[in-house]
Amino acid sequence: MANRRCTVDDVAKAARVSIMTVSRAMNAMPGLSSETRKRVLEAAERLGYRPSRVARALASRRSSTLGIILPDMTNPFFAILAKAATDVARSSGKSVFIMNTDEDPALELAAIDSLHGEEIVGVIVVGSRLPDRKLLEAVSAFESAVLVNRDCAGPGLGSVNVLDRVGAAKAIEYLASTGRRRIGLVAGPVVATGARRRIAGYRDGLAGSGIPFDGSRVQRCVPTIEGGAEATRRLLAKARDLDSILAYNDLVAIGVLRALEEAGLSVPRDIAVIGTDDVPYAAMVKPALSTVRADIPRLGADAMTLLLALGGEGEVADYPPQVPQVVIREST
Amino acid sequence: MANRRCTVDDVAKAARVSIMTVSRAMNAMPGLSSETRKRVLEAAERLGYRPSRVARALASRRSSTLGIILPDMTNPFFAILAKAATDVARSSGKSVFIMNTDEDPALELAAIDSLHGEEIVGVIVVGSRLPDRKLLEAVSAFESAVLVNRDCAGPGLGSVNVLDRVGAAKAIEYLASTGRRRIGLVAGPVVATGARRRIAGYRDGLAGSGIPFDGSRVQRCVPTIEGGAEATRRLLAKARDLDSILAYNDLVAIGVLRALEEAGLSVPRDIAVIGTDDVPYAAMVKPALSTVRADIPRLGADAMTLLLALGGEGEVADYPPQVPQVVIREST
DNA sequence: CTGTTAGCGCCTTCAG
DNA sequence: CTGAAGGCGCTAACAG
Repeated sequence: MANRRCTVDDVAKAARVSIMTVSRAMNAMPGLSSETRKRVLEAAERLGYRPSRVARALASRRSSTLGIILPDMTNPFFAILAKAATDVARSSGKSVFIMNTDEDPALELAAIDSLHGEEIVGVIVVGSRLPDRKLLEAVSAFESAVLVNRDCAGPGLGSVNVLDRVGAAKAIEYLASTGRRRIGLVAGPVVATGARRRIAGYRDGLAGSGIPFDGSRVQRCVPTIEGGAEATRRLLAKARDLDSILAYNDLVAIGVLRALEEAGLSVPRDIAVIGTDDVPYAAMVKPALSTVRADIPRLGADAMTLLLALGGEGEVADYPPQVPQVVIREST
Repeated sequence: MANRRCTVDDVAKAARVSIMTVSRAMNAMPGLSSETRKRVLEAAERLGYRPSRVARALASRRSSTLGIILPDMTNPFFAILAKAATDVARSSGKSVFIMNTDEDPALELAAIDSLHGEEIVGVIVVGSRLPDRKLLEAVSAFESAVLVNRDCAGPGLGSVNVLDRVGAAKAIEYLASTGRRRIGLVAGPVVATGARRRIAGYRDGLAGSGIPFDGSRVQRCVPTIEGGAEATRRLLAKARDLDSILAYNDLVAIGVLRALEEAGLSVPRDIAVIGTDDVPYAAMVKPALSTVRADIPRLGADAMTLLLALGGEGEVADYPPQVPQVVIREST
């Protein structure tokens, strides 16, 4: 259905200038009489000229496309983050590839790899499931990169974080303050930094409340609703006496709620539940989920702003990690 | 942080062949002794060569990247659809740009436009908010395109649909069968084809149940949780006697639920509510949402398969529109 | 079976 | 202020 696209040459001919002049006009470069510039722009407009980003990227060796790699765009946390990030990118005239890894390290590596072929200048990796060495190696081929929620640094490598450890500790301390002592943790996938942080925060909170740590109260899980439900069933089997549960994220917490209901347990009477992130649905389930809130859009916007800055667009500022806040609703 | 990338020339030198041979080997083209092919592939592997998709796109005048344009990736319906579509694309070695339009026709046009510059071959437009003429014009510049949930056709233009009108009619008839007669509709954004289809289905259902149509029971809305809540408040103000509501989608339905709760109305006792789509959260809210289910992943996969087929990869099959099914839960 | 010659559409470098 | 040459990394079309 398409017909031949219009190129610089066409515009140059129409405006009776050289292609160089067209290029300069299109890129708003200095050194052009405003008269010629206007003539060129008009010709371009008239012909419906759209510069080929592909050719531009090849010739200038710097594309204007970026990448975001995330475990699962179907998870509202990642969707909201990615949207905020792409909004920032768009206002800088960049396009972005969003790639899902399905929580699979091999796919993650493949995704990063495939981005190399795109002549991409920068990439944001959210919640990487790769071991440090592999991640750093994969990411080092880009001009710039930003890691979200991942503790590892490198040259030209930015990072943006939520203090999940602090958040988890706060949640545990809150639970303890309401008299809960037998607190379980549905921890998420242990390959995720976020899971390790929450486990650490869980122990911090326990210690701070004078409650001994008991490994049988911790259960890893796939970070989905179903994963949360399943982990809860298993947790209930090995630790029957729990009076509360902290969940890896809100999706998992919803799964916890479901499993508890199936088991005939009442929330929060029998067991209190607290999630993490505060996605929009957290407030809508019954009982409304107490949770540890992070500012997800800001996280995404910060990540992209940093990436752009590392790529030379704007000042490289410091983005202090977010301190999550406990939000109390009905589930605790 | 990046160092110079390895090109065909490097591989050619290392394998002691011409760059053409490298190209042929990398693209698995016929006409190469398996011996040279092996040698080239090994050299490429050893050097960590990754072909530049950009250069390839420019030289061959057909990129391997596609686009998906959707109103809001933060809406689970679109997120799930896009994920399914990108999964299909990935298994064909394509990358995809996902662009949000924020429900804004102007942004939608800009998004489609910006895709032109990417030398993109095909695009999927989901739930376009553009008038037919503009949409067709914008989309006609691509080699192939697929419209999801949009009634308009053109040469080389595919489409994949859910029979929203039938779904809405089914919902109304179900409601009527349970004795509800004063049925409201929170209709969504009227610029969306989906909204018009649901209004038509609403009237069909009313007619089929012998209930007269009453315009004051229909309220348009922004298709978000908040939009649904707000529309419901307005609807309640002008039609106080409603005994049930059909919502544009599940997000809107959740908003309806919230507004009803605020108004002190009990669901389903005072008012029954039924959503549309059956996103994962529909079953998790309280009361669990009855809804009109569509197979969202299939919709996305079909759209991408069709797009690929239109682009010459595989047979162009027919994707019959989906007939949605009413799922009864607690809200009716 | 393999190599050579031309570009793809644009930007960079250097001349005018 | 403007233009002419050259090349980005790859593939198409021919040769050999």
